[in-house]
Amino acid sequence: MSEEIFVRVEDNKILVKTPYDKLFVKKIKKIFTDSERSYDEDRKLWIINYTQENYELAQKLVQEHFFNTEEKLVIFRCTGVSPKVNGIPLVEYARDSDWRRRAWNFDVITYVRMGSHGTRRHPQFHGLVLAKILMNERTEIKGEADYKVYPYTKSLHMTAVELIEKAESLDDYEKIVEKLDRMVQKLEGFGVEVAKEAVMVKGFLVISTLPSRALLDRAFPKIYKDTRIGSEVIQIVRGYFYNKLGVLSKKFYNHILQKHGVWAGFGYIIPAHRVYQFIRDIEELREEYVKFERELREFIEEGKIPEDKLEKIESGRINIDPEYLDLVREYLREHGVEEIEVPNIAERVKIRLIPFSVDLRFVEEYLEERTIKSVQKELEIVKQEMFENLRQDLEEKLNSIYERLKNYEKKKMTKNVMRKLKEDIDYVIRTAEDLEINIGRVEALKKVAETLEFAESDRVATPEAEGRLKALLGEISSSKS
DNA sequence: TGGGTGGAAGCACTTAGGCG
DNA sequence: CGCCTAAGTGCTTCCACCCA
Repeated sequence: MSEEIFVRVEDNKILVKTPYDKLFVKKIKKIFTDSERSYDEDRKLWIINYTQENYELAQKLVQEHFFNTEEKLVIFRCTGVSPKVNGIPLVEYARDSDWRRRAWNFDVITYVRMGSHGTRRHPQFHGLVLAKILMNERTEIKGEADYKVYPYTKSLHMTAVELIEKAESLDDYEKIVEKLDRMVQKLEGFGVEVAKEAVMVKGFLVISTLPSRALLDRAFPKIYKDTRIGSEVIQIVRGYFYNKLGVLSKKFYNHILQKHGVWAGFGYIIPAHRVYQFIRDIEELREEYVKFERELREFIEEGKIPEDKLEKIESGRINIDPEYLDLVREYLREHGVEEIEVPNIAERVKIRLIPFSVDLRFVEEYLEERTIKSVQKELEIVKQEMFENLRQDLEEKLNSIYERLKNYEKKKMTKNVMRKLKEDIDYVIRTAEDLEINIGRVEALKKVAETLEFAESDRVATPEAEGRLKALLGEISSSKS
C-alpha cells in the first residue's frame, strides 16, 4: 500500500506525485483550472503553475487526502453494485467474472458473490466484501451497500474471513456484524491485541478417502402416476456386510487418526515421531479391508459365509442374510440388472502422508516481489488458525490425561492403564516438541511422567511418589486455562 | 470398551441441460 | 461461454442402541 508521494517545487513549477486516486484527481481538477495544471504522462505526476497560494493549496490537499490514515477493517453488504472507495470499486465484475481491485488505500481481503449476477449488459454485484482500508475523515465510501468499519486487527480479520466464507445469504451480514461487534468490545476491554507467536509446524498431513457404505447402495427412479417423485435406494447387502464399511472407516477416523494425529483445522497432522506407528495401524486396516472385500465377493458370487463368522451369526451377534440377497437379486432382475457387481473396495482405501511444513523461505524463493507480501499475509492467517487448532487439540488431550491422573490419585489405576497413561503423556510432550507448539503444563507433565516411572519400578506407588504426584497435580490444575 | 446394527444429515464433486 | 440448477454418487460424521 505504500507508494511515492510528494509535493515539491522545481523550475518554478509545483510537482505533485501521488498514487492513483480517482477522488483526488477530481479534487485537483476542481481546484486548479485547466490552464494552471497539466499531467506528465511519463513521470506520472501533476505539474501546477507555481504561486505560493497554489503551493499551499496543493500541500494541504495531499496532506488531507493521503495522510493521517488508519487501518480499518470494513465489511460491506452489497446489493447490486460493488462499493467504491474514493471512486474506485473494490471489486470489478462482469456477469460471468469478478476480480478484486487494489489501490493505495485498500486491499480486498475476501468477498463472496451471491444471488443474481445480472445480465451481460447490466451485471450486478450482490454479496459480502471484506477489505482492509486506510481511512481518514476524507475517505469517501459509496455504492449501494451497508457497511461497517472496525479497527483493523488480525483476530477480527481472521474471524471475519471465516464468517464470510460460511455465509449463505446476504442476511448473514447482520449476524457477522453482531459477532464482530462483540469481539471489538472484548478487544477494547483488553486494550491490546495479543500477538501469537509464529509457528513452524513440521509433520505429515494425512490425505484420505475410504470406501463408504454408499458403494453397496443402488438407486432407482421412483415413479408415481408417471412422474418421477424421487429415488429409492436399496441396499445390496444388509447387516454385517453393509455396516462393516462404516465400522472400518469409523476405526480410521475415530481411533487411528485420533490416536496418532493432531487436528490442524483443515486436516490431521501426524508428528514425525508417530509416523511409524501410524503406518503400522494403517497396514493393519488395509488388511481388514482386503479381507472384507474377499468375503463380500465370496458371499455375493458364491453365497459363501465366512467361517470365522459362523459362531457370531449363531449367537445373533452379527447379521448375514443370504435370503435377503436372493430377494435383492430378484428385485434387481425386475429392474433389468442381471448381475450384481461387487465394487472394488480395498483399492478405494487411499491414505497418504504428505510431508508438511509452513516455510516462508519457499515463498521468497518462488514468488515475485510484489506478491510476496500478500502471500505472507495469507500464510500468516493459515499459520495462526492452524496453530490455534493444534494447540486446542493438544489441550484436549492434556485434559483427558489430567482427568485420568486424578484416578491415579485415588489408586484406582491398573498397571495397564498406567502404561497407557504414560504413553499418552509422552505422546503429547513429543508432539508438542515436533510441531514446535508451546502448551502450558508440559513441564509439569514431564515431571508427572517421571514420577509414574519411579512408582512403577517400585511396583507399588510409594508414599513419596504419591506426594510428588499430588503436588504436581496441583500445579497442573492451577495452571489450567 | 469395542464391535455391530440401522439410520441420517451434510458435504464435495460430477454431469447434463437451461439460459442469456 | 460460463454460470446456474437439479440430480446423482461417494465420503464423512453423527446418533442411539445393543451385546459380550
